[in-house]
Amino acid sequence: MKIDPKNKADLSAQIAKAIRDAIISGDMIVDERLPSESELADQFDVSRPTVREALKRLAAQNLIRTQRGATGGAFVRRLSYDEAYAQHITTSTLLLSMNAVDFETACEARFALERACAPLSAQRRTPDHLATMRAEIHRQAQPGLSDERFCDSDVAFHRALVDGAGNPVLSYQLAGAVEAMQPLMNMITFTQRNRDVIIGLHTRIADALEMQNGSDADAALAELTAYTLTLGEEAMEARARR
Amino acid sequence: MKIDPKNKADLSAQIAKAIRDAIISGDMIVDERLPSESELADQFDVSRPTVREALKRLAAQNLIRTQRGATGGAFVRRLSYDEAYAQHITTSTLLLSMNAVDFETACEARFALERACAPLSAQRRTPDHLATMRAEIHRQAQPGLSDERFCDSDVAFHRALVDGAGNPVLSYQLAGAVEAMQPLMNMITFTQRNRDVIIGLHTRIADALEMQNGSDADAALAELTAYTLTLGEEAMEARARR
DNA sequence: GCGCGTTTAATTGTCTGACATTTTAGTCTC
DNA sequence: GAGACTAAAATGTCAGACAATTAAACGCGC
Repeated sequence: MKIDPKNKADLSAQIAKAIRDAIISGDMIVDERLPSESELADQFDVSRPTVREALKRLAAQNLIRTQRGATGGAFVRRLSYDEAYAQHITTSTLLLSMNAVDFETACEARFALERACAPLSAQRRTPDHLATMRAEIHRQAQPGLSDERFCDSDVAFHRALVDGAGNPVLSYQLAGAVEAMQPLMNMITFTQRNRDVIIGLHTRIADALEMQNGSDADAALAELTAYTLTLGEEAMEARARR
Repeated sequence: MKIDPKNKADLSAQIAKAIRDAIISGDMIVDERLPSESELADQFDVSRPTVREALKRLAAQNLIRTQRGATGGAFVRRLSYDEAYAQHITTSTLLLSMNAVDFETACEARFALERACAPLSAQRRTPDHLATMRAEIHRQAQPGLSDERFCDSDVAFHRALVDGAGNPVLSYQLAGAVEAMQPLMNMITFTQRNRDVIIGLHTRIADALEMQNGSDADAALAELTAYTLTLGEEAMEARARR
């Protein structure tokens, strides 16, 4: 765990990188205690505030946790599933919104991945998943529902579909694709006619999963893909005209 | 952008959260300059080092960049595709390694997602992608190749497959699933017989993509999934016996 | 010897003040 | 008017100090 003493720029970044590498490479195991801030300051030959800034960088990435008191210090942290999930969504959302990925690309990716889950979900979905999907379909049919709430419910429906596959890694990876699309979906105005079509397809998907019919679920998802793409195009055109 | 003055704990974390929310919600746009550290310190009524720690947290997440000098300061940063890609791989790898996801789950997720790319890749793969795949197949057949290098080549082959779909969002999401599996794959000892089978399937996949035959590529991927699962099981058993 | 309260030491969290470094903008001179 | 110089503003770093927190060590009575 060394740093380049000649390069005076970004000392705290260098220190953070050195420690991060030690953690990622497995040199430091979960719950292992890092040296105290003063010790690190001595090791790297910098001041304590500089070490602190480095540690904050690692804390921001959920790589370490700190604890005050006599037996306190910085500890290598086990990255929890929920944190990784949240982090993935944040990163994906920022990537899509800041890099202006076009709707078509994001939509294609999302549905391609979802269709990968459909056969597994048809096999393994529990009654819980089906109940969630039915509940969300019901919510989507409520009159006077705002576009934003409709999108929320749409995401919840699809999350249930994905979770139905019973594979947390799949759910984790999909979260980025599904949730990150929400800002893009929110630009669409859903007419009652649009909603009816979507709700119809959602119902077909839920029915197919209940019957454990993977290929029918896949077909309905394919239709939903095409329909969502059409809606997206219209919204983009309307936006361009404005 | 306010913080709770009563809660004295984790001031820097609170400040970081306040600023992060402002960025994510879109209140601050790309390249917008944040107030200077002294100004932020006044605003939040804390000292400059505390503000600095908060800014370091944001810098660690690639949300801001800082620039020294008269017109310097902290600026909202455009998250680049490459950074998001790298970040996603890091998070996914840590999640898989630290949470001891079993091989079967990770493998299933990886190949399910890859199969989602196959039809698109069959349509759109360029000669470049095909050339990369052929080159990696050739590399995999080289005698005396270490297991680790074989895995590297395997990942490169599959990355070419995924990239062939021509959808950066898809490539981004898949990266987490494919690359993060590498540590798990590295626990497998590939005999010559194993390699021959895998190379055969890779060749079938490359052939299918070259012929733009998506369903054949899918079928080969399905076989590869099953075969990899078998190898993984054997490796896990060998590991357990040891 | 044992249980309980107290002290004490170690560690992080924060503050104050200072200086170094970097970059730009303005100013002054020729 | 062009170029060199200077000043200012901002981040980067440092030193030292104190507060807050926590757990272990200690001492005391029983």
